[in-house]
Amino acid sequence: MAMDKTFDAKSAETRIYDAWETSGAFRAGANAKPNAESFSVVIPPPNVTGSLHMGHAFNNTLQDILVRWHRMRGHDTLWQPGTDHAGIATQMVTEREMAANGEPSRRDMGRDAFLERVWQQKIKSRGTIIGQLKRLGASCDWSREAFTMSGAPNAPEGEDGNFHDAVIRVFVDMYDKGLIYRGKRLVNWDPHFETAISDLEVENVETNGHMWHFKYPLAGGRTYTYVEKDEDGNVLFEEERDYISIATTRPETMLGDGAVAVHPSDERYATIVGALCEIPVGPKEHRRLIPIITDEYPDPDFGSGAVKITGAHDFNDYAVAKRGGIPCYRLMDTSARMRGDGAPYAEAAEIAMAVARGERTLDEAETDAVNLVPDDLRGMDRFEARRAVVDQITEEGLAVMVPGHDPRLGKKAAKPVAPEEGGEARAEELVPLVEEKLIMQPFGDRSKVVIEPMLTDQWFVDAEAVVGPALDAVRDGTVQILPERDKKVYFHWLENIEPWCISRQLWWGHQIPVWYAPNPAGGTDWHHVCAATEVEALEKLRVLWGDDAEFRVLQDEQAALEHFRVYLDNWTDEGAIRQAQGPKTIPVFRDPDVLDTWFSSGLWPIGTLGWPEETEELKRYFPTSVLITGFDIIFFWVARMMMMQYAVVGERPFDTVYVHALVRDEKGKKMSKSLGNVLDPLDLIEEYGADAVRFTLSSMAAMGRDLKLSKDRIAGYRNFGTKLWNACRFAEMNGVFENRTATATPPEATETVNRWIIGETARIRETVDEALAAYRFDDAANALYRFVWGVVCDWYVEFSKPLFDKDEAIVAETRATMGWVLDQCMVLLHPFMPFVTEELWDLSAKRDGMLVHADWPEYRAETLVDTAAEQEMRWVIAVIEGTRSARAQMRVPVGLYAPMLVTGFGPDEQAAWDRNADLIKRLARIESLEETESFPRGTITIPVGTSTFGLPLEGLVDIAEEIARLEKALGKLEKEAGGLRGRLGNPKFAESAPEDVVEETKTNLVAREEDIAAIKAALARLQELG
RNA sequence: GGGUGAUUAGCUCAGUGGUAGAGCGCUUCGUUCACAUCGAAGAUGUCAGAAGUUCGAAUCUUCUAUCACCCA
Repeated sequence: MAMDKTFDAKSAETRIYDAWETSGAFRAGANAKPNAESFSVVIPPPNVTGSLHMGHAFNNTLQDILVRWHRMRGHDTLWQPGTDHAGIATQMVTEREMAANGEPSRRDMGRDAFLERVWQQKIKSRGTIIGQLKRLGASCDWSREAFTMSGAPNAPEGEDGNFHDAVIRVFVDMYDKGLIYRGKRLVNWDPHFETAISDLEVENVETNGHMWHFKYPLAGGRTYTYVEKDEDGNVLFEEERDYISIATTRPETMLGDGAVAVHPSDERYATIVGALCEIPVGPKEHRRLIPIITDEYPDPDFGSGAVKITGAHDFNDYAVAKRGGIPCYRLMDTSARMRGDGAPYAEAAEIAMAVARGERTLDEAETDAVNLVPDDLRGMDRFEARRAVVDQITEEGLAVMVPGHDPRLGKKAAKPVAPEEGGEARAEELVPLVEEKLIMQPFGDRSKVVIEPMLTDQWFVDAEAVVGPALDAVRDGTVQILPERDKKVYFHWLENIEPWCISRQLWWGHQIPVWYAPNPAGGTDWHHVCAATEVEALEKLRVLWGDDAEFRVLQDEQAALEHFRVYLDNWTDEGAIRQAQGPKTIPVFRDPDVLDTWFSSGLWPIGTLGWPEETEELKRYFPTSVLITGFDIIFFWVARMMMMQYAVVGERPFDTVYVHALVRDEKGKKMSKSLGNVLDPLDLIEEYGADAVRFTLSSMAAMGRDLKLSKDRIAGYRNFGTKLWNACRFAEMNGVFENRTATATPPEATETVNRWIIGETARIRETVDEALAAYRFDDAANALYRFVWGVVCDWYVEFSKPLFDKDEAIVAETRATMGWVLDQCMVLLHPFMPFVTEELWDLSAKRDGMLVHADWPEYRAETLVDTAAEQEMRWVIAVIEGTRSARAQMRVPVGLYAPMLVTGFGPDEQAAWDRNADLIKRLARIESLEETESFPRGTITIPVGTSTFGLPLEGLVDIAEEIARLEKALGKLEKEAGGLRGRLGNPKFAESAPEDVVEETKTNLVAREEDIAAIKAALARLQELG
């Protein structure tokens, strides 16, 4: 059965993958030698509802290369797969699909029913990305597929596992150690999903915005002299003011201002620091006064140098407010509409005024209860409110006014009009100063709505307390980050770590294991206990409330409050009712929030291996060997895994992190759906085969460099697979695979050609191993490409052709050698191109097992390279290339077999010629060789080493053209020789350069000079004749 | 504004101090039985610019320019 002309990737890939999988080839420990060292990799879990994009394809190709390589080397190998529950994304996908199907909304169906619905979605989606990873050839141990929510209380049949237990246990442990706490902090709030999100899930995008300038009048009509000076202290501008000028891009937040801050060094405002000024919005009769304070934050050179401080709605302001004891008044509700709750504005403003005058203080909860949104703006969307605020201030005349042609107005600025055209009059017309400005605006990366900094109650990990070991491990080299420079990113982030907000106001996720009950000691706040289960939580509460207490676990806080209402006739205030002498049945409810997805995926290395159980896998495979991941989740994931494994099990999660770059389109643009430049890896696999896609990605995986992907490149590597295929087809036609006993040990060869290729093979094996050990995937792939195509196919296959016509012993030896060399190609290429190599492996011999479990070779160049054979073949190749080149340039007809002459033939050359005459003649199209003293007229000369070959082609050769050809060659040689001579002529070179470099330079120069002499001789002869 | 990186053939990129490279593209030629998803031959470079270190710099240092990304 003759082989087809090409490899049919489409039909073969699934068949081969199935064979691997059904044979258990990817199982943990498969193909491991006894007592082998272990090699383990956890997959960066893709979103369960996601689908494979180019980044995944790249990431998983690299992992698969390493995993297959180690598995073939007989290491105890595990590639642990799984998916991530991806809280916000999965909830979004599910809700979107529910809406499309006309199903009831999340809120209509309620939490339990919704969760059931999301699980359905998870089960339905899961297959997509897993199937796609299989298409790519990923050799994960699928029998161990993990999920970050496996074993959750509401998980359906078949979704068991203990990841949930691990997550909850870690939360409880960390809580008990004081590493997790609850608090009111400013967080990024996504008004669409109505949840906190991490600052890493916020995209800052430069957008067209405005900067409004407003006057905050000083209290009691106070005035001061406002002076601006230049660097030398000369007065540039001076006027009497009764206000301080403030610029803002978000006027609606003025309602929550707690102060105006100026830099302590700012002389312009020094006299009014400590004074009160008025927020120029809201009902005139209740207008609030706020203090002017100093803080390092305001930049005196930016705007007016004075900044309004709205602690509850801006991160910088929040820091200033904390430093200065300025109250933070929350203005918006969870959907970022202006608050509609609480007491009327007049009352709220009165309280705030008392605070500003220092007459009273508020605790956190009291502050949060104060709604400073004026009655007419309550319930309004934040952007509508912005317009309303601007209008009200402008109407009242408190906007900073400038001439209509002020350049700060941007496009709106009127062109100054010449006086004769009425310009003088126009100049007097003042308009509000509203600058058009590009401003950085935060958007939710999922919801795409503007993120609102919001003061809310959240759970936090005290990251600062657990970051130490994570930093030390990388500093002292316990954990290696590649490429090195990504360490900086890692350090920078961890050294400036902020508390990690881990609560999310979602339903899909690990519900926080905290229960609330009234505090037996009284007070307005719920008392909370943290426990792994409800039963344990109630036990803890019982300790507080006494053995006779009865608890009723209610659905939420609302229900718990309702409970009181039923029991108490004269329900007046929350504080009073939560007393020990209250109702006998104590209402309890669980924290409705879920954990940040990264909290659970941070436990991925131990969680997938069965922790907290002391499993066999945990012993064998933890810490894992390598983590391969994209640079975009160094903070998200790598840093968190480091912190969490150290915090939980006191051990590094992995030895090495290989951080890879981004796959871009061929123009270097980031692939994005909105740009429409996304290359779908599945389409590419469909078109070119998985091997070609994989090889392309590997060959471009230069460490730390983005790769720009083009289809041409993939097609080129598809052709590479075909090339190998056809080399095997040639072998098959020449009986290489007939009745064959394939052997892993290199054959004993006597023929120079065979001895040479065996040595070359040994070299490439070392190159590939070295490259892979250094994570130089591109070096490994490119070296293999050059070897298989450039050495095996271009030269060895050609050299072998005459050998197949020789006697039986030589044919047998050549068959054995070619069989072995091709086997080595398959073995070494297998991690990169698993499908075509597995197929060839099967076609080329009867084997004991599949290639996926073949032994990776360990032979060394040191023992297999035959220097003499190598030199001889180099000489042969030089003769062939020189002849071919001369012939092509002189337009000698391709098919013409020409007689060849040679001068200066030494005994070594003679011997080399004799041994290789057949193949040189065949490949250079030479009829015969004859030694001579001088060449006849019209001979093309080809210098090779000490001898010069000549093709006497009288009549076929244009003398002038031959002269031109030789002169060109001469020019090149002389330039090279000149450089070498210059170097050797410099005494300092001989002194300072290493000896082998000097030697090499000398040898090179001699070789050049030999060629130069030969060419000069030929030229002299031609010129004589011409 | 801070940080990181890049700038090498027409394009995409390798190249950590010692003769400037690869793939793709381009030109010419070629259907002899491994392969036209091929073969042979060929052209194309102020290694962004400037200064420095060195016997020697694409490579190390400094500055400049341009671009990209990350963070604020």
